[in-house]
Amino acid sequence: MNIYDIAKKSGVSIATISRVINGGKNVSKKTYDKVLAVIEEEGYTPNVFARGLGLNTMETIGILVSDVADPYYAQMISYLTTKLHNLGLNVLLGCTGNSLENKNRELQMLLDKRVDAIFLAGSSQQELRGNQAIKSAAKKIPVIMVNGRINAPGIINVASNDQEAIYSSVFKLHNSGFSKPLYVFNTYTYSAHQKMAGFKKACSELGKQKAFLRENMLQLPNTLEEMSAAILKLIDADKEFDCVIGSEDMLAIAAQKALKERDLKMPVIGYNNSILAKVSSPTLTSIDNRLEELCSKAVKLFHETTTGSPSSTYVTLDCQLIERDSFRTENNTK
Amino acid sequence: MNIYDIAKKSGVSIATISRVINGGKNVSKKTYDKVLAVIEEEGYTPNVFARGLGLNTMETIGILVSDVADPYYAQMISYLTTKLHNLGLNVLLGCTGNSLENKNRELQMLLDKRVDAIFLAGSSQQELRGNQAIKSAAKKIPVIMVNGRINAPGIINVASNDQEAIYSSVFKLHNSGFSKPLYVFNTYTYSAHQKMAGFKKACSELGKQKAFLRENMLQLPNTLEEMSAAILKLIDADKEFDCVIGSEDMLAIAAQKALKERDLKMPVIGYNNSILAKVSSPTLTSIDNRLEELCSKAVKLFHETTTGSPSSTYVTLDCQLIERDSFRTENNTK
DNA sequence: CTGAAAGCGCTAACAT
DNA sequence: ATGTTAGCGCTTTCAG
Repeated sequence: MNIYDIAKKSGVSIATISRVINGGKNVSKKTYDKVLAVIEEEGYTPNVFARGLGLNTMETIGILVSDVADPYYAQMISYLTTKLHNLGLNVLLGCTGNSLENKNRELQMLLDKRVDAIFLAGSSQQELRGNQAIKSAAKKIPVIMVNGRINAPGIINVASNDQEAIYSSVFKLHNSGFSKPLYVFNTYTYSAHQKMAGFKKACSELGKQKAFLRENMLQLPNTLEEMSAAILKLIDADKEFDCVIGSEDMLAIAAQKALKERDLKMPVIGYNNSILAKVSSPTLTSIDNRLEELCSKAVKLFHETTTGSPSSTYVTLDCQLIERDSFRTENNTK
Repeated sequence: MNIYDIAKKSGVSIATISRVINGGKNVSKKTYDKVLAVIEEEGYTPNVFARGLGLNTMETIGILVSDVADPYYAQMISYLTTKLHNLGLNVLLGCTGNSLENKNRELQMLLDKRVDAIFLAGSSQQELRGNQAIKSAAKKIPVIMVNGRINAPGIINVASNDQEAIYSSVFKLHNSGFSKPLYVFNTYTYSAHQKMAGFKKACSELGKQKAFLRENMLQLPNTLEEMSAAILKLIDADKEFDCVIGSEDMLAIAAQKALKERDLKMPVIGYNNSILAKVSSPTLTSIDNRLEELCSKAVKLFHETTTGSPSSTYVTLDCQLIERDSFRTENNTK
C-alpha cells in the first residue's frame, strides 16, 4: 500500500495525497476529508525511507553512551529519549563501552544512519584531548555533549559545575568539623578531572600539603567488592581521614560498606544522587547534578539549532547537595 | 557525494561501485582496490535512505520499554542493544511508560520507521489480555517478548520461570524454619501474576488458609519511602510474618529498611538480582532470572527468523537464588 | 486547488 | 567483469 494506491482509491493525484499527509495545506476540505478517510481505511503509513531519501532526514537522533546499565546514565537516557520524543524524534541508541575504537565505530554507525544530531551522554564519551571524530561529526550535524565539554564549532555543551560542587562539599565538611576528607574515584574522564580539581583546590585553600593529597585521593578498582576491600585496606593501615567523598554514588557506597565493617562512623558523600543513594543505608547524602534540567537544556538548545543557531553553546548548571543520613550539615559537631 | 560522484572519479559505472560497497563480488581486484581508494579518499558512505527504499530495511530494531531508568530494564536494554549491535543492527529505543495509549503510540512510531523487528522489554509491555496492536504488528515483522508471554503467531517469547522461582523460595524459607512469609508486590503485570501464583501455590501446599493469603500478600505504593511506611504499618499492627519476599529488589529493600527501623531481623528475598541487591545492606539475597541468557536467547531466536523460522517460539529459563546476607539457606535455624 | 513530472541515491536484473 | 536501466515511494517545483 503506497501513495499511488491511495491516490487511485481517492481519485486524486499523488501530489494531493502528499499534501494531505503533510498537514493538508492547499487542499480543499472536501478532498482532504476524502483522502484521510481512505488513508485510515487502508491503514496507510508513508514510507519513511522514500521520505528520508527526498528530505534527507528521518527525524532520528543518535545517543551515544558508554553503558546504559549504569543507573545514572540510564536515567539520563530516559530523560533525553522522552524529551526528544516529545519533539517527534526517535532515538537511535549506541552503547560504546570505553574504548576509543568502539566509540568511534558507534559514532560512525550513527552518522551512516544519517541521524539529525548526536547526543553524547556523559563525559565518558569524550577523550581528554583529541576527539577528532566528534569534532568532525560536528561539522555536519549538531553534536550535544551532556555533562562534558568539547570546545569546537558546532558542539553544544551542557554540564554541571562538578568542580564547584566538590569544592564546596569539602568546605561544608570542614565547617562541620571534618577536616580530613578522603576522596575516592575510579576513572579519568573529563568530569572526573573537574571533580578532582575541586577537591585539590579546596584542600589547598584549607592549607593542606601535597602529601595530604597523595594520601587522601584514592583510585578504586571496578567492582563494589574490590572497592570496599581497597578502602578496608586503607582503614587497616591507619590512614588518616574522618570523612569520605566519592566521585560517584557507587564509590561512596563502597566506602559506607567498608566503614560499617569496621564499625566506624563518619560522613560520606556520594555523587549523582542516583537511585543507589536512596537505597543505601544509611541513605546516602549525594551531590545532585540536576540531571533532568541538564537534559531539558540540552534538548532545548538542540531544538534551537533546527530553526537557527542555539542561544548558547556552553551552559553550566550548579549542583545541589541532597542531604540524607550519611551526612547532614546541621549535625555540625564531630 | 553520492554513488555517481564516486563512479565518475573511479572511471567505472555506479553498478560497480554498488558491488564494491556490498562486498566486492564479481569485481576484479584491480577495480575493487581503485574504487575503495576513491571511497576512502572521499569519505563516502552510502545513503541509507536510498538503500532502505530499495531493500525495504534499514537494519534497525525497535525496543519498547516502560522505563529505561529502572535498573533492571536498563540492564536488559544494555544486553539487547549490545547483542543486536554485534549482528550489525542498530536499535531504536521507545520509552512507553505504562499507559496503553502511549505503548500503542510508541509501537506505531517504530512500525512507521520500518524497523525489522520489535523487542518488548519486560512484561510491563503486555496487557493481561488483548494486546491487539502487538499481535497485529507480529503479522508484519517478528516480535520478541523478553520476559513475558503473548501467545500469537509471529511472537517469540523468552521468559524466566517466575512462578517456580517464588514457589521454591517459599519452600526454601519454610525448610529453614521461616513459615510465615510476607509477599510484597506493586504491579499487576503478567510477570507479577506469575510470581503471585507461585506464592499462592506454595502457601496452599503448605496448608495455609485463604485468610493467610489475604493478610500476607501486600501491595505496596510506588516510592521507596511510601513502601517502607506501608510495611512499618504492618509491623506495628502486629501482623504475623517472619520473612519477606519482594516481587522486585526495590520492594525487598523497602522491607529491609522498615525492619531495620524496628530493629527486627528476618530473612528478606528480592527479585531480579539487580545492582540494588548488591548495594543494599545487608546485601540482598535475590532471585536471578538470568537476564543475560534471556537476552542472548531472545536475540538468537530473532536472528533465526531472518534466515528461516525460529527453532522455538516459547522458551522458559529457570531462575537461580543468589544468596547474600539477607538470607542464607545454610543458616537454617530461626 | 490540483496534477504532471523530475529527482532523491541506491540495488538488482539484464545485457554485453 | 562491467555497464545500462528500471524501479523503490515520496516531495516538490511548475503549470494550469
